[in-house]
Amino acid sequence: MSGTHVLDSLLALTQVLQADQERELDRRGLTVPRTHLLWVLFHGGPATQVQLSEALGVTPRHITTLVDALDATGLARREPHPTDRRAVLVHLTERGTTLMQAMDAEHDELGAALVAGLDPDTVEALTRGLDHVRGRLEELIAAHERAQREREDTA
Amino acid sequence: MSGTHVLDSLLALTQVLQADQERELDRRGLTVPRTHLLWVLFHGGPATQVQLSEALGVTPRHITTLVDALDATGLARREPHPTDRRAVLVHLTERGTTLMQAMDAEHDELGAALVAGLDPDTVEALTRGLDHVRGRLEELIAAHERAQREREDTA
DNA sequence: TATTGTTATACTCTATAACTATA
DNA sequence: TATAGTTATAGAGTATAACAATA
Repeated sequence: MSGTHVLDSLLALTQVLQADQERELDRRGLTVPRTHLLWVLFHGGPATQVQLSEALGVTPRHITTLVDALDATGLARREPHPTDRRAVLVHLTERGTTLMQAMDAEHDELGAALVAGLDPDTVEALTRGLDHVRGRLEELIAAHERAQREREDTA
Repeated sequence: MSGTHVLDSLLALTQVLQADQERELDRRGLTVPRTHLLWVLFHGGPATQVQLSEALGVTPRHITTLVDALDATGLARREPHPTDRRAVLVHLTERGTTLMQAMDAEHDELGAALVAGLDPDTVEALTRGLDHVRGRLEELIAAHERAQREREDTA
């Protein structure tokens, strides 16, 4: 039963965290997928749309739409690929870079603020607990998928 | 710096948890908002659409769409409100009830499986840590909103 | 006059399929 | 022939505004 308590605490926290994130993005006129794309460019440098589609796990078609929106708001731009005339390189504008730097800083501040008032040992234990739970979840998912595949092979 | 680690562990876990949830819902032909609506009916009993819109935090118009979809898949139905002829009461069908019972059981199983291998003290500490972090986050949000309002009042 | 739900319209996320230009 | 990106189309989440029926 205490297992359910951990999961419920986790889901409750997740929900608050997400609502906060959406508010912050909204304030800046951003959406989650658009920000994710900006983040990939910020940490990985200019990329083709196919590369972006792999990084975000969405279709190339959807990347077209996302880049269109980021271009319209002046956060990213397409430029011709230097060697492949079919492709484009998407890169952050100066405004896009500044924005991502600000968001990165906010992320660090939030991380620090969330554990204020906890002693280092507790923080350490919390991180380890979370990683343990994530490991367990990934194992469960893998086992689940294996079972699924075997069922399909039998049928 | 270790604050950021907690936040990052948390976000990583959140992402895996969410991906898993979406896969499970997809397997059953459900979506997150529709499931949320079913959950509200399961735990709160029949409700008018206005009540549902308050519970889910979406517009009454959107509830119309969600209930249409759940009606089409036989999970919920509209019935006339006994005393208010403007309103309808949305209720789960038998299939909807059975589905929610199954999902509730799966939730409990998952909660137990996630902490398998951790000793009770660690589980206890983890729950307390998560609740502490959520409390901190809610304080931060409240303070942020207070500051926002003051800024608006000044302007 | 206020409330319940719906029609009309629009934006965003997301997908598949068909197509163009280039490799 | 395969790959990069776009046009066309569609379903789902979400919103606002205008409107009907009823309170």
